[in-house]
Amino acid sequence: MSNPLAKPHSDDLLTLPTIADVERDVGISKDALRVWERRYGFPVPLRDNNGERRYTTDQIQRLRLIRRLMDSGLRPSKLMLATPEELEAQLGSCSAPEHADPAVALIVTELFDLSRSRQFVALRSALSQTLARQGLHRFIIEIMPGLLERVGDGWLRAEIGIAEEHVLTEALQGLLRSAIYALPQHAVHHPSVLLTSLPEEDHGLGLLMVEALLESEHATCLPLGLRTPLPDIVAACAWGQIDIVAISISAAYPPRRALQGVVSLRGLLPDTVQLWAGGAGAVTHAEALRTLPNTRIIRHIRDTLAELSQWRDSPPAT
Amino acid sequence: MSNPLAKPHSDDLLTLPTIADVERDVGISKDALRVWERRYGFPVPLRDNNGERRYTTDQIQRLRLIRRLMDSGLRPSKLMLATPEELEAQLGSCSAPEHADPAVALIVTELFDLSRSRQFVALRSALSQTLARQGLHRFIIEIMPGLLERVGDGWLRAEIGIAEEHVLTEALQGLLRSAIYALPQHAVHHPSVLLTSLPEEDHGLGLLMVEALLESEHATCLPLGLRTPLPDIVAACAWGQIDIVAISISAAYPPRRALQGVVSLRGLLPDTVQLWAGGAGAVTHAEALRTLPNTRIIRHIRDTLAELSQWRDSPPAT
DNA sequence: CACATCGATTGTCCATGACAAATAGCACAG
DNA sequence: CTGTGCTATTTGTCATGGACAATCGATGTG
Repeated sequence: MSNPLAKPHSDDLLTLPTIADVERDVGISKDALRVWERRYGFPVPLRDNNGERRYTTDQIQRLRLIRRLMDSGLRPSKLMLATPEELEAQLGSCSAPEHADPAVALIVTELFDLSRSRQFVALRSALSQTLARQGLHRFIIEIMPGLLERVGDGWLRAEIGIAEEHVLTEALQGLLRSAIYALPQHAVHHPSVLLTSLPEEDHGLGLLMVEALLESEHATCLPLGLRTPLPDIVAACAWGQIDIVAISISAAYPPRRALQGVVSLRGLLPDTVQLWAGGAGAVTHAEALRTLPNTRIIRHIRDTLAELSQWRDSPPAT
Repeated sequence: MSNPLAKPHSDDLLTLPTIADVERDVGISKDALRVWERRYGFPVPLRDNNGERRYTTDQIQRLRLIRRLMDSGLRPSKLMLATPEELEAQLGSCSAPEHADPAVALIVTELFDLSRSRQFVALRSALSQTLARQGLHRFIIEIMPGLLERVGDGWLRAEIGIAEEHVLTEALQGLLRSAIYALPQHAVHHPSVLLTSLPEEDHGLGLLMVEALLESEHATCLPLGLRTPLPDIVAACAWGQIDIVAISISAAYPPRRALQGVVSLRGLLPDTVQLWAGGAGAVTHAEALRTLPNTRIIRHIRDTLAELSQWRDSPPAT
């Protein structure tokens, strides 16, 4: 409705995000933003009275899209020159298909809307209720992936901000931790699984989901927190009687480092310890990792249980 | 033992941290590091074969000290020109006094040593055991502050890395969340307290401690996660029947913004809602905030319970 | 088909200059 | 002496533009 040719008032300019804001919110470094502008001519932000970059909502939107597509492996040069329509098309082709189960879709939509409209109290109780009604397995395997994907999409389309995403993540974490704690303790608790992420990897929700699933199946979990140096992981295996090491790698993790990290880790671990790699960053390298001995790629959170059964059916000779 | 005049081999050089590493580990921006070097002549790092900055262990150590002292309000210009001895002296004068209770000190030392030596499994069970033995109140009010301070000191002296600190934080969070969940539910649950931090503030452990204390005293808590925009806090009060808003402000939070944030928030909140500000960043401004109506500064986590009693003794007329 | 080679791509680093926000120091009124 | 307002200094971030190493992708060879 607004005239795209009209220059914004200077008041408007000052409310627009600076380069530091974009770095934080979209996750692209200041250096990269400046060099893209120089090389590809996008994004060319407005300038405030002080000569500093001010990015428009449209540019941010497109940057988010680009960021997302780069995470899924596309090269910047292609993306930078593409029109918004082409970007959308790319997104459609790489995005996961709509969820098959309409009941799940409905629940996901409800939960997402509560996040978006910041009805956090209602959100919390809805989450608890959903967990109770659907059961832990279904909640983790069906609802949560759908919800997280929906949130990712919502972020992309600027329907939801980082603040809302943060609250949702917090709520989910709390819920899962409570659920884990509330699980009945059993005498049998094999295998014992060490859970962590590689250095410089900060996304921990996936690990928590795996932990909850495993604990519910009476495995013993040892969550080491995030960003564990490789030697520490190996050391932990030694004194911890660890059977399996599970690593979470997000899409944003540099692919090269991911591959390298998993291969080195496999080299350092004893042969008797099985290595599981999960998360979008691991799936990308599924082919390359297939040849590693005693290593499994968890393509989807739901495969966790299958892998667990498989391990139990044929445990390694010790 | 090693000759301080000997130049390091180029192999050694490549293992030293780059400017990006220092930015991440110490928390000082690349721009700031370069401008300090230019202006104050510290730190002047080595250069690798590629001409890029490589910081020595000593420099990092001193930078951590400087960072810490700056957090407690000292000016960079003074710190940059001071000798290491002078820095240490400054630290001694601003650091909190040793803990009075030797039993607590002993426990803290034990837990810290487990963190430092990366015996994470033992750490976890020691934490649970300590909580069970000491009780929730004593654990949160005595043990945790001592332990967190010890870890801060340990980081400063490079006895402990960010990875270890991360694991400890994770463990404490999990423990507190479990403890909160395990608390018996009571029918009486007043007041209801909204907990969060200001935008761009990321330290959430203090909030969790407050939440646990309050829940244990049958208050109702609504943790909003971190970095909540002020309008959202106000909105949440409206539909949440909130009696008290509790804000956590860490030492690293820019003092100016902290003061401004609390004052604006007080202005936006209804008079019937009490405002609590806690954390090192709030204590700094205790004087300035004293004049605000219906606002309390939580100087130490232990004051939480006293404030709660006080609120209950004289609830505001509604 | 596996593997080495060679441009093209791409993010980070460097140096330096500039400036606005934050802070300290100081003068002055009550 | 206390509070208040004004300069002067301090200090972190931003801008520009050049350079380069790591990575990618394609092409050629055993």
